[in-house]
Amino acid sequence: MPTHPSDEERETRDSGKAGAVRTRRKAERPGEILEAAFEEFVQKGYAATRLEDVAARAGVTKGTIYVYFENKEQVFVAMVRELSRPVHVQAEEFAESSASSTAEFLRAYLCFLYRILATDPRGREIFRLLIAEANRFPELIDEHHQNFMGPVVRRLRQSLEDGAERGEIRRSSILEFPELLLSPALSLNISMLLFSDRRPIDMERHFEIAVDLLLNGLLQRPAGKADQPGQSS
Amino acid sequence: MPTHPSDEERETRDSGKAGAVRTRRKAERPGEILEAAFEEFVQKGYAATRLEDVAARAGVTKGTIYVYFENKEQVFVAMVRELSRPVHVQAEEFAESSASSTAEFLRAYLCFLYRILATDPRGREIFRLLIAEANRFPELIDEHHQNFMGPVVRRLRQSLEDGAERGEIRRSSILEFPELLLSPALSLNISMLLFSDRRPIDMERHFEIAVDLLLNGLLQRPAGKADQPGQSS
DNA sequence: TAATATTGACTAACCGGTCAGTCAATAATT
DNA sequence: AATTATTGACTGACCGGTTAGTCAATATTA
Repeated sequence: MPTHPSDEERETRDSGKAGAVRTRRKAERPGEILEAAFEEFVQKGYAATRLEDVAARAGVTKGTIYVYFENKEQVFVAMVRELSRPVHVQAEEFAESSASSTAEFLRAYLCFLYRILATDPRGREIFRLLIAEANRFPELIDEHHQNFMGPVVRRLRQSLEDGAERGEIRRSSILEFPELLLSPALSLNISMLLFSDRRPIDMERHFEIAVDLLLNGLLQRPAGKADQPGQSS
Repeated sequence: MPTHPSDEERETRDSGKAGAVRTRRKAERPGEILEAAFEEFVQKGYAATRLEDVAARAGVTKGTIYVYFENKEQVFVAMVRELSRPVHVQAEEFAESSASSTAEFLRAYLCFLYRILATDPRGREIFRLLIAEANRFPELIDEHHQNFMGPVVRRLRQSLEDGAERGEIRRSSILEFPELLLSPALSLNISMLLFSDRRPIDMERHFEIAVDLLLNGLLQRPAGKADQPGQSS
């Protein structure tokens, strides 16, 4: 054996999963390749990305990519799917752990979505790629809608309806476009995408102000209960 | 010098440009090329666009493009500038014709911006290109901000301040992010970019509802000064 | 040794950019 | 007016470099 196994491989052997190093590599390669693909696609865009660079970043050569993926398009599609999954499960998880009053839930939910849409750099960049390549990969867009946007909007609508039922929220036609509640986060996202880091934005503050704007447009203000946007954490 | 003005020459000299086909072509070529470039870039994205296709669409050959433009990058930059200009002048024009109360002005201004950002397909697509290529053409982004976004935001802020002064609008910290007022339009824009035509949206209605959401968050309720957001920064 | 993962050289096509040359329109000359 | 010279917009063949995708050879492990 002229060459020595890399540290990773040796390490793996110790952890003694039923399979062998080989199968472990085989199992992990796709993920590594997709991770590398993400970074390259983000940096250069779909068309300008060289699969050879992706391979190099993943520590393999171009041929290996074609062992696991059909072609460049499929690498891209698989990458988007792979990196969207965590977002989807996060959203799912959040859905479980919901409770409390409508206003409170809305605030928490919007905060959560802010983090996903605007704060998390990965979410941001995936979003950029989706916008840029929407015409070339419509199926990805539809998936995204089905797995993320759809449920989120449904949840928002439900929440608004509940709130109206309970009298916490004024009845308004916003039920027709609940996604309007996401627009501040989206707007922030776009800003970040445009001015990568040239114009620093206080995202915390942005969120507070957006919530203030939204809630004071939503909450019925009979009197007493003041709806302050103040830091509740 | 015994120059003898022929009829053609006289005509040319008089009307300035009606004469020579040659010079006429020269004057119009760049615009034609940029128009063709716009369509190709929109369809395929920057990297995937072939200058040969641009040329063909403009009815010339590739060489001609290099008579008028330095390289592919400059074609792109010039195209964005060319197609952004009308938007900038429109915005300028609107700025002139402002009057009436704050609430009224805000509504009209937002409607105007809605049209530019979301309704007009060209503005939409330019926006997509900017988002997609923001990292590769930062100077374009800065121009866009300087020529459009900056003035718009300034105008919005001014308008909000005026409104607050007059008591039409509640004082709130939205003055820190007046661009939040644009977020519904932006959100609509993104939706259109993603689902090209697959999910038809009633833009008129969207606008009405967004304005309702925004204004009812902005306008002071006559019922009595319920609350201030108390954010003293 | 058998089975499989990986390599990297190779192909074929593609494309940005160049440039010597063409030709119609104009100007100068007779 | 007729002839010749000049201009310059436009062409299109070409070059050099690049890259998606292939596959026979090699390395690795069981």
